[in-house]
Amino acid sequence: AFRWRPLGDGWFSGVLGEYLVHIRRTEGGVEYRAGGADGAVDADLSELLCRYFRLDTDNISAIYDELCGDRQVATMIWRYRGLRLLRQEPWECLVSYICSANNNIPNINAIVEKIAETFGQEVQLNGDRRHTFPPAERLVADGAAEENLAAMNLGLQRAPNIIAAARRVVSGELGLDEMAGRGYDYDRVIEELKQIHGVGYKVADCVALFALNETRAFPYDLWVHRAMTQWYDDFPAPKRPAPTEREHRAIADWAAQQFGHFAGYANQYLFHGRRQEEAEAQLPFGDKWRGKFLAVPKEGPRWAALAEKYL
DNA sequence: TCCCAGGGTCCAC
DNA sequence: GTGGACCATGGG
Repeated sequence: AFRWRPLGDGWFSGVLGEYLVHIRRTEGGVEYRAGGADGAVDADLSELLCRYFRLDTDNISAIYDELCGDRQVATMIWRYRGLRLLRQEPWECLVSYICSANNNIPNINAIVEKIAETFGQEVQLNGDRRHTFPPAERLVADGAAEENLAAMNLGLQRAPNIIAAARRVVSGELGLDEMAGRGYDYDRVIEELKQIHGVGYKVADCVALFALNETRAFPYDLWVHRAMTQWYDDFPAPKRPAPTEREHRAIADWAAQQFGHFAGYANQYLFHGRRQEEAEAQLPFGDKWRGKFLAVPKEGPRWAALAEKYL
């Protein structure tokens, strides 16, 4: 997800649907505040948050039990226990990952935020001002909206691809919300998503996994490619980081065989583990580490000082 | 100045 | 079906 910002002191700021949410962990739970167009609102978001964090359907202990048969994933679960898949909003997720192609995470964050700022509704909370993510209808409401989006220098045909996707959503040709329900198996979801210009296997897998309840999807990006080729001898590695259709099939089958129905959870632990390993390798506390720091630090005063300064 | 980023499309073989 | 060029932008 590309719209969470650290606020310090353990708090994070994000926009969920109509609400600006501030949330942080407490002992044995979380605490949160919500804001709307006119500032703080006294709304019970427990249902929304349970949905978003997949607390409603995914029994994390059962998932761990199933995945810990794999030694590498077991190690990552031990290190990063608590890392969860989210259930994001399909439209925002689709647009975000259309923007992710051949792009880096900070820049994707900036692009998605910019789209929200330009077309979304302002929501605020305790001086924090953010914007809701615009529905597809908003982006094709008039010619001006399309021109504005096209003028935002998103690069790589992203703007026209987003507009084209929005048109298909508005026309009903692309029923993203229906695809999250029954009647769609994994193969059909991927097939439908790939009809969209700018959506290949990787983007389709991300949307399927992060928004459409397809927990067996196994998005294959650069970091997962590095993880799999380095950590698994019997993995059917593609020649290039971007698999062909045949290779994608082989990878999906292997992942289903190796990890089962929750392959997507294994994917995220491997993704995070490989990125984290890279980040820590760059951390001999010189000047070079700045900006390479990718996740929550270890314990210790030195780490705490770094976190205080840069997170 | 060069390289890389949570890839995808197009087109010649 | 596959391998390559090309895509556009920002940061290191």
